[in-house]
Amino acid sequence: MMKAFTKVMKALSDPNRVKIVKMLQHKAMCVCEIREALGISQPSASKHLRILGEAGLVDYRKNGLWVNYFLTDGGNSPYVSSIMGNLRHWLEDDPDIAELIRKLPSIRREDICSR
Amino acid sequence: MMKAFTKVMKALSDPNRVKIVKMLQHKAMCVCEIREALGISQPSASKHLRILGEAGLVDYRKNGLWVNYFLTDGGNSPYVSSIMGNLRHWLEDDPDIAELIRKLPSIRREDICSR
DNA sequence: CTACTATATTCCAAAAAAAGAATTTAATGG
DNA sequence: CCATTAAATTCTTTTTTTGGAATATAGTAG
Repeated sequence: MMKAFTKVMKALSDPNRVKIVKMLQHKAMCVCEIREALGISQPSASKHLRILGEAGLVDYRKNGLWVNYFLTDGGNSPYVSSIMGNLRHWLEDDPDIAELIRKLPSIRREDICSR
Repeated sequence: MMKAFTKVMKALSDPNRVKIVKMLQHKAMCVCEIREALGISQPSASKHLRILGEAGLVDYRKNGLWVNYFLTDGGNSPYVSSIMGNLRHWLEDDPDIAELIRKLPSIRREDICSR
């Protein structure tokens, strides 16, 4: 209850995790794409995704070696569904977010992985 | 922008701070009342209030030696007004919150301070 | 089975957050 | 000015969080 709420708040209290959420609003992404987009290490990206997952904000589906992360609909949590709804328009004007979304199309796993 | 948002999220990622917000929904409170209600030290209460204040969730008005803290209407922040609106009904059923609110009337500065 | 690769986990160091004791500040009353 | 008191700040310790290097896991291809 309280814990579920603070978990969502904590998940969204880190800029990189908020950026991940904003990117996932545009397309499902694998870890290496997220890692590349944010300029962080692979373990770091992986851990951020775990925190977002445990808060109920994202889920994933495995596809071969890739793991596709996507936003949940927040179906079973009023906190998640409300905040995620708002986050669809919040921060759209943030310069970092705007830049991140702008270059999103150029970040494709085929170009990034296997290196 | 991003920073303002994560500040609000971080402010609400701590259970004691969420409890403070829930209490302030019922009445404005001074530091010693909050300290007593949560069973924490005076400096700790004071610091939590500062964090809530810097996030734009609470404000205060001095009244003699007392400092009365109250919730803002979140007027200049969409994040604050939205979340604070939701928090009026969220967590009402949380056992800790319910208990805290139940004993709120018995916490009065006249009985607490000057000790 | 072996080689390869995307992701997860472990481990460790650095940074940030939290808590209380002690101190300082600010408002009041004499 | 002095004493008193509520709250803020400082200081220090403990805990939590973050980030990356190294390692382990799991899926795929041969």
